[in-house]
Amino acid sequence: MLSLKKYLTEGLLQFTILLSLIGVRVDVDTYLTSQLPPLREIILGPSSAYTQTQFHNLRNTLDGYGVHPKSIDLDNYFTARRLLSQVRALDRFQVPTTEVNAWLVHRDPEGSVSGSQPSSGLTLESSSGLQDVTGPDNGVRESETEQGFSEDLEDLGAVAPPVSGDLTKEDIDLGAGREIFDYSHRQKEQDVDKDLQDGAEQDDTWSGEGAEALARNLLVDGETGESFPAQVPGGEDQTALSLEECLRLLEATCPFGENAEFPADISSITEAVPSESEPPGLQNNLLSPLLTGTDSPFDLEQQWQDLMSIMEMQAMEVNTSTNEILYSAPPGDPLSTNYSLAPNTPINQNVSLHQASLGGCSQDFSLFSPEVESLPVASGSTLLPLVPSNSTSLNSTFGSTNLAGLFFPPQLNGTANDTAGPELPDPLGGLLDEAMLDEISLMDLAIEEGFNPVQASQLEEEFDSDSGLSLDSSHSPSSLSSSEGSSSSSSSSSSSSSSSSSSSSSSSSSSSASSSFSEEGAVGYSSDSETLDLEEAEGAVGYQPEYSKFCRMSYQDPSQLSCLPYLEHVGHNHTYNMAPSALDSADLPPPSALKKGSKEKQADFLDKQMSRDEHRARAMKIPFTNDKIINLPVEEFNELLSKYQLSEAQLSLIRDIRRRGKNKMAAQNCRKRKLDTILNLERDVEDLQRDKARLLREKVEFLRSLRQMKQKVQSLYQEVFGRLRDENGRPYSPSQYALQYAGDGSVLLIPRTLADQQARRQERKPKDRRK
DNA sequence: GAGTTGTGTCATGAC
DNA sequence: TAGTCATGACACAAC
Repeated sequence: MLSLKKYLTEGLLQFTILLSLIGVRVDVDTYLTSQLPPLREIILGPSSAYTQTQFHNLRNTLDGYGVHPKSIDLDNYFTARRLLSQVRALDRFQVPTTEVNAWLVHRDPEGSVSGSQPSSGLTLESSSGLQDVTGPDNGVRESETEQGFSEDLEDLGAVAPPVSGDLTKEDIDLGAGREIFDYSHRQKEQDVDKDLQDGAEQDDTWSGEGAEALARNLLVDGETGESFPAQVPGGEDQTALSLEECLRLLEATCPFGENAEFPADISSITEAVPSESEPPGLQNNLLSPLLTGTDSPFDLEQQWQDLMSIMEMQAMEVNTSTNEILYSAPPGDPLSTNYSLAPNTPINQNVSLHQASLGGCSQDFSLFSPEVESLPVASGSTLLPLVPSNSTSLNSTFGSTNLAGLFFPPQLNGTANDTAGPELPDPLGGLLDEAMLDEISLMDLAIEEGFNPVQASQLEEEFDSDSGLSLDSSHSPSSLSSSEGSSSSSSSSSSSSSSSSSSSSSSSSSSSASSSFSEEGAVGYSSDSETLDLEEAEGAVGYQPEYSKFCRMSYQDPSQLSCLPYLEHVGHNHTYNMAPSALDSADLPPPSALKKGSKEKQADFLDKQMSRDEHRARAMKIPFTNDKIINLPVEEFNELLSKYQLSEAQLSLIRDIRRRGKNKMAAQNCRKRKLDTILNLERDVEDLQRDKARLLREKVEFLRSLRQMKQKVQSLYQEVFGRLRDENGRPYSPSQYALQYAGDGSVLLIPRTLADQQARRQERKPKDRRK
């Protein structure tokens, strides 16, 4: 007894650790709670005995978390539990977050976890059916017949193919219980399941109606319906888990697709079952794009390792390069969210502590497309469909897929007495290759094109920086207009965007200019800090494009510059990268110098700063300022012209000044817009590159999860197939038989030759579609 | 002295 | 149709 306890406890722990390592959630509580009195008794001591369990007894206990108190087959039990757990994990498309999961195994006081388990377990009773197919001459099984197959079976009262009904001679005893094929029986069990699911106490699993139904099952011959005293004809296989049992486990524990409709057709699932006689190429065809075909595990593993290495490199790059930036960024920084990596933290070091609770199979989404093409079974084939009464089956999740091809790497496939089959091309190989290429390209992009989170963040900082180009307009139109408006209003070179404002500003500036300057060519500003008291003699020219240019481009505070006409000598502003303070100190001459200057010097200075048009206007004795000429509205401008008797030359010059002035401002605006466009495009490119990197990471994670699922499915196939027994209790040879997953959700054991034919047929379909 | 950059100007088309 | 705006192209000056 002590050794048994040790066996159980150690086994549980190892099993739990193993499952946790492969990402399967498991609740050890279920082994210890009252759901499982026998085990508890075993562990705790009293009344159980370790006797070899008859298979059909065990079968009905697995799903209900029950083992008969006096017939506990621990191996089968744990095997079934493992299958159950793995299957439950299958319907979760887990995107591995590369976490280190620490499982806290504890006893759930409320049994909340186990509350979901009896339901799933009990659904086993109504889940699957089995049909024997051995010969190639049993006709085509159509979807209609498949759908009504359970009824047919019920009518027949025995296992028989829906069409031929003559399989009794060739039936393969898979250990399938008759209840599998008995629709009404399954209905009853389903009712029991529903009752139990609706909140029935789990402890009553074995004592309630369901238990009675199960007991009835045990007394009926699986194939003929003949009653027998709970003794399986093939009694030597008592320790073996039947195909039916496994498939019921599969179906019952994977509620995905409960509402799913089965595709009408069957797709072979047998391709990848190792076949000694088949050439490698023949087995690849029926595999779905997702799960078909398996590379040699080494190749796949190698690809995966390569891919992961690339990802790690990328992660390292991100980590190392973004330490300073990403984590100095304020919360909400898009970069921080995009590259949510802790400094110096590898991607896969998130540690989470999970409660070891076994959730139900309610899962997130189904991996596989439900639309699967029908694959009519070749005429004459005899099938052994395992027809579930409900639609919850692997098929709803995996589609019509060649389970063998998907599940079995040739090396892994297998029962002991079969050699490995040919290697199959891994459908993931292409994806992996593509992902790898994408990753590589991403790396290249990061290296060559500066696609780098660091640079991106730096660029964003540049965008936000005041030290760069005069990008006041690069962020928002509001900022643009505000800065521009301030500069233009202060500079009397108003923006062309608002004629009214420009008109007012020009009039005010011109008035100030006319009041402040006495000499021609004076700029249109008034400054209290200066002693300029120039009288406007012949009509000062108030247009100061240079000044407006400077104010716009220097990105300085307009309030500081609006009264500094002497800065107009800065014809080109090449100080974009200089801080405003530097600009102030560098460009502003000492005020004392101005005060020292005489009026003449100042006049010369201002004269030098006049534009060509201003000189021309002064030479032509134009009686009003260029500012007015340029910025007045057409009506006011014409009105102004009418007030003066102007020669044709003067009028022509005025019109040219106006045209050039407007064009000049238009050119400035145009350039500014162009620059803004370029900057915005650059920012968009950065955003897109970040999105691309994120999507690539997600893709890799999905592929990783897919691979894990594939491995689990492979192992499940191996488990199921390896436990199939014929009427003599001998295992089936993978070289002769294969499991095929039908479109209606049933699982068939078919001859390999037939599976190969279907594989070829299905291989042609995608090609035809492409054509 | 050549290249770069900012600016002004012209020509042109669109509205 | 004239006025205005946008923009490409060119010239020029400053760096």
